[in-house]
Amino acid sequence: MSSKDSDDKFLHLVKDTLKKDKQALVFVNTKQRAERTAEIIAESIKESNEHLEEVSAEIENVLARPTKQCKRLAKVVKKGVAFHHSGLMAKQREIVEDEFKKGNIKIICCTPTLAYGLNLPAFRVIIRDLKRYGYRGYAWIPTLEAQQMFGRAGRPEYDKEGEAICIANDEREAEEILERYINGEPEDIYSKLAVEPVFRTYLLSLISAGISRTEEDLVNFFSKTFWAYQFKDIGRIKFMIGGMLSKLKEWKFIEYKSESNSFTIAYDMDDGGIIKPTPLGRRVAELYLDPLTAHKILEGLETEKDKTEFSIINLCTNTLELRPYLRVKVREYDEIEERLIDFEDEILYDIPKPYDEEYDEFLNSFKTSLLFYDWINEFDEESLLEKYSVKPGELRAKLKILDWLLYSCHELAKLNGRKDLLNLINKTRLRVKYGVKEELLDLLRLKGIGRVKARKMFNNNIKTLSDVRRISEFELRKILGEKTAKNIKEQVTAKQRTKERL
DNA sequence: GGACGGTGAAACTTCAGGTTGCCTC
DNA sequence: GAAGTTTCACCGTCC
Repeated sequence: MSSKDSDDKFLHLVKDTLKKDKQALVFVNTKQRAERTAEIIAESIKESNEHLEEVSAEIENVLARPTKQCKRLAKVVKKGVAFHHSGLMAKQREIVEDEFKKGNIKIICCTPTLAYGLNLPAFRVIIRDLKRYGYRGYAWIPTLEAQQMFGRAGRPEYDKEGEAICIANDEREAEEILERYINGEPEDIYSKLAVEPVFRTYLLSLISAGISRTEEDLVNFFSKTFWAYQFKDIGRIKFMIGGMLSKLKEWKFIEYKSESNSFTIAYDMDDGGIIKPTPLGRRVAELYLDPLTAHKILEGLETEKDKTEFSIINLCTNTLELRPYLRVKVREYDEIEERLIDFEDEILYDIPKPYDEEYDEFLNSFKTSLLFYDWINEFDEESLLEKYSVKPGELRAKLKILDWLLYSCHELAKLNGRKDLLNLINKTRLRVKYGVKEELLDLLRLKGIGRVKARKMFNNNIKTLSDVRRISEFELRKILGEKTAKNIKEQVTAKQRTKERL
């Protein structure tokens, strides 16, 4: 079958679903393809309706300035078709899901996002791509995942049955699919506890919550987990616990109270007895931070170097929590390295050498910091997305994680006696939250004012809240439109009144 | 002769996703 | 593996 043929057959399948007045989920292997496929389907549909037009408008205007992606989604939604992947804004995802549940959107083209978690059943599930690029190259997706997708077919409350359809490109592929996904067994599930960062975090939180007070307690606890059941080798688990404890101690997150204890420490013979969290360690556990991340942040803050907003952002970005980083593309390599020269002095940890194995990953994290840095310097969102080839939803997701890390950074600095840095960290956090230069922070205290409107006001010489108080609502309307002008005028007078009362 | 622009084929790149953590400045 | 993007040779046109 040629690809044109398979396109036609696929489109026929979709049309057939619509003719039956049913809904379908279409699974594909990339975000780009989800968008393209949705467009192809939408182009073949003529009719729209008033409700869909409204939904489309709502989707388009989720951001102050609609991005290309917003417009693309809004356009297909008019035809009752949508795409769905991690790059969408949360609000848009929510709308698409709701409208699908209500039956207004008939077809969703999506990446595997929709196979998990969310309960969005459809009469028909069409799996267009069963191969995907991953760490093993272009390969078959796991059986477990395909079956997860099949499971979306059939809505208990509406249909007696559901259909899951896989698309094969030829006879041989069809056989392979049958073998692999229909007759095949799903893969075994492995415990995630064995992964170092998870293990570290758990260990510290057990100690911090007072659940485990000795190394023996810890061994007992871990030996009852699914991990131990699978792993079987208790001796090795003991060894791993011992090793990790000495790291946590070295990082000053735990301490040993030397009391008599018959239990022998498997790893660190010098210490025995009760394990207690330090105040710092307890806070790390409360913040749900990976102890290694916390340690790296603390170490960075203690360096002699002068610290800037970039330093703080970069320090928080170079952590596990913000992975996966943006990837430095082949073409960008030189440019990113050049920018590294400009920022070298603001980086608070050792930069790997170009021949080091970690160098590429370091550059990726550096590029990710640059995205954040451009964001707080008010780069226009659309060009930022273009420049870093990142989608609006991904940018928001990353910013949210960075916000949490900056808060954590603030807490760690406070506990570690670095009051001198708190101002800088706080300011950085605010700038990241709103994506603005420092000069706009005052205006952003107003509700309904984001980076775009605040910049507009500032450029019109309204720079502070007292400027807002002074200017007439009439003048303000010219800049911000009627609704916003009225709204913020009310806010400043209300603020004034509470002040007077005090 | 040389600058410029259009064209298309070849070469090169890129490619899913992820729960909650905190506090409200 | 497939789709999108960039590069580059080639050709025609105009000054």
